[in-house]
Amino acid sequence: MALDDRKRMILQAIVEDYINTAEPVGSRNISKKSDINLSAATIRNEMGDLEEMGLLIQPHTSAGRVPSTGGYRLYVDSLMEKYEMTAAEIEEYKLATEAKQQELDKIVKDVAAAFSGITGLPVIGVLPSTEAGVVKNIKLVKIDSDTAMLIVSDKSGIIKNKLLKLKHDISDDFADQVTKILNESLSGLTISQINLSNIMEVQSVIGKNFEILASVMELVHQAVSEIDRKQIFVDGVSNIFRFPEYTNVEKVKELFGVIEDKDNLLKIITEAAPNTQTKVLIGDEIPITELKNNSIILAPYRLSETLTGVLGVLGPARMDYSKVISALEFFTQQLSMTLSKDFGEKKRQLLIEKGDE
Amino acid sequence: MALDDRKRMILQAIVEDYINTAEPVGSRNISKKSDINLSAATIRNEMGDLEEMGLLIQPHTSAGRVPSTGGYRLYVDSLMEKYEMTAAEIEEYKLATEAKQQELDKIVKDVAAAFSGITGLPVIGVLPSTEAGVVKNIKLVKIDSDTAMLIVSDKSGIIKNKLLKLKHDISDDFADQVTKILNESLSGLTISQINLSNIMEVQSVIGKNFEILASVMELVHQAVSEIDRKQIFVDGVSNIFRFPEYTNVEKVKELFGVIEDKDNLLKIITEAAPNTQTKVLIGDEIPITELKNNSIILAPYRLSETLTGVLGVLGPARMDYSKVISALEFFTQQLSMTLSKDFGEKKRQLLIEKGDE
DNA sequence: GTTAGCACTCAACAGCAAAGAGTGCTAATC
DNA sequence: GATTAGCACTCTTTGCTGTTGAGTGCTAAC
Repeated sequence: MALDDRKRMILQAIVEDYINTAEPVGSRNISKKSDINLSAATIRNEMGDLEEMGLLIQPHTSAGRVPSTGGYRLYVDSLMEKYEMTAAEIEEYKLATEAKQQELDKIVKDVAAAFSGITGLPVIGVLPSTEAGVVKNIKLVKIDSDTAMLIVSDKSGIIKNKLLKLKHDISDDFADQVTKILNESLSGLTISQINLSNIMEVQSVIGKNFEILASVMELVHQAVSEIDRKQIFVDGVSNIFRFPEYTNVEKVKELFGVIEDKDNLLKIITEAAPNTQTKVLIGDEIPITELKNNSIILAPYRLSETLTGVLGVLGPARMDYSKVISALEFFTQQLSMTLSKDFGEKKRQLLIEKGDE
Repeated sequence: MALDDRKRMILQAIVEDYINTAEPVGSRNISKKSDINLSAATIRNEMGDLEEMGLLIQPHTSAGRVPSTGGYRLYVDSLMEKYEMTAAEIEEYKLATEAKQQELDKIVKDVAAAFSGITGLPVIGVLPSTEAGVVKNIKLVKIDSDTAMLIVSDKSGIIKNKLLKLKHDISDDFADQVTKILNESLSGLTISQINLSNIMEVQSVIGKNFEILASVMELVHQAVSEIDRKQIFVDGVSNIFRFPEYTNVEKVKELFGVIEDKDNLLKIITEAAPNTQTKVLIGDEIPITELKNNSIILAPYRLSETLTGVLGVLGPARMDYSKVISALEFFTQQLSMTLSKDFGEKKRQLLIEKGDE
């Protein structure tokens, strides 16, 4: 059966009506729409066809129709119109994405929280894995007789730090010395390239204080590998209470179960995560059965060529894709601008050069 | 009316039955208990009396009775027996409270998460406000051309750090110099005593680079005041789904509303927070109307004489007070031991000395 | 090809009766 | 005088029933 323009138009009307009302859509309802001049009976025939094509689902005989995953997919891919943000929205979003913090993690989390507030949906964020970061500077700072801090900064401006519990007391000078050696041999490597063997190599450079150095280096290695860890966070979850699909506690519980299993969520998101484009996962396209009635929209933000993170939303499949996608892309773009310093400037320059051609 | 032993015994039986079953307790039910040899009719008379005394509530005429806030209060204050932990539990709790992290925040959060897992209840934690901490060491470390890190450690071992976005490039030497000056004039003060004027005083010590120094000091002041901020966190909230009192979404929503209003929660907890003893807030003793059917149990953990934090649980008023209190006290004790280094040692020494008398 | 009309389906809702848990009171019993 | 058996009464819970209404699919007319 062919999907002609009329069918597409009807499908679009059904999806949009369902997004607004959360109620199965009946033929009369669509027939009454000003831009569709067809009787309910005709619409009914078309709806029957659309159901046969797997784009609509009828919850029960005497109910209207609801979009299937396929229906939403078609809508998102080719029916939906791009949402044009109003000037007021742009102003609001700009204000919301202004960084009020210094640290990468906090900037991202702040922006994510603001995004959740604006869309009224739970948000998911993945902080850039630093493994791809290129070490610019490593510093070991003595703090206390048994404590030191390792500070690693990368080319794109990420700064991570980690406390080390020392087994021996060290002097400030010793820390400076270690700092110098670490920098000489590790800067320029990506963080994932730093492993115990090249840390230990460092060690052989100086012979004295071998034991102490060895234990410090062991700790440095540990710290670096912990710094490397990917992180996922979720915010604004209680937004789901706004939705009629969550008036049942069982559903809420299910969702919380999924959200609390951070490891699995991180795995799914990482696998699905887009490189450049926004990605929409609808219903059972999400490999978590509990989320078969939900959708996830993800978009990347970039700090540099290699360093990227992900921002996204999670909500009922019945969501305002067009508006949410616009907002998400605006937010990730702003976030990239805020976070990528060197990279961002380079890119802007490139754009200008291209514009000059 | 006098509260004789028999009434106390019956009240205890009712509270404990209700804690277990979550169902209003009837007279027959209590009469059947092996240690109470009274007919249902007698129990009924006593229950009538207990209700008149405001210790029990009857949801409706044909239902059993439920403890009132006052009933729980009496139970907690004088009926409940102290729960003796089994050896296996002690073992389990010890394992759960072992610190796997370095940083104060993470240790506390880890222990709190473990506590939530063990009690099956949402936990509340307040990190020690550092304002009472005595500055031991301040360090300004240059990281990048426009970034420096301020690291403040206090006598009891808390280490906090904060990034500063610099307006001028500074040298490592300059940072060292600032570090030296800061230490000379600020160490020994409590963090709350550090204010702009005594930071600025520092500034006048050296005349050169005045402008740069001024802007750095301004940032240092900002960083210190942010370091000072009290923090509250909540974990394991989805545990509430286990309770029949949360089968209604409205209730869940209400609870989430309360939990998400961190500022208010912090205020309430801080006001109620115990100095040394465990504190139990039951039902409408909590100044948040939405929590009138809940209880909060709080216990302090200590890093030093002045530095304390709070760990607690939040759950339905119908909770196993005896067991939860035992566990909470064990957890906060372990946490204090882990966190208080100097203080802990001193205290232990004192105990030993006293033991020698 | 489109539409009016109509029989049919099914969830949702209100009303009602029966069941069951528990009470308070009275009168008998220890 | 305290305790208890017995009984009428109350009120929620549950299950059943009929009604309503939204929506469909099909047929026949336009």
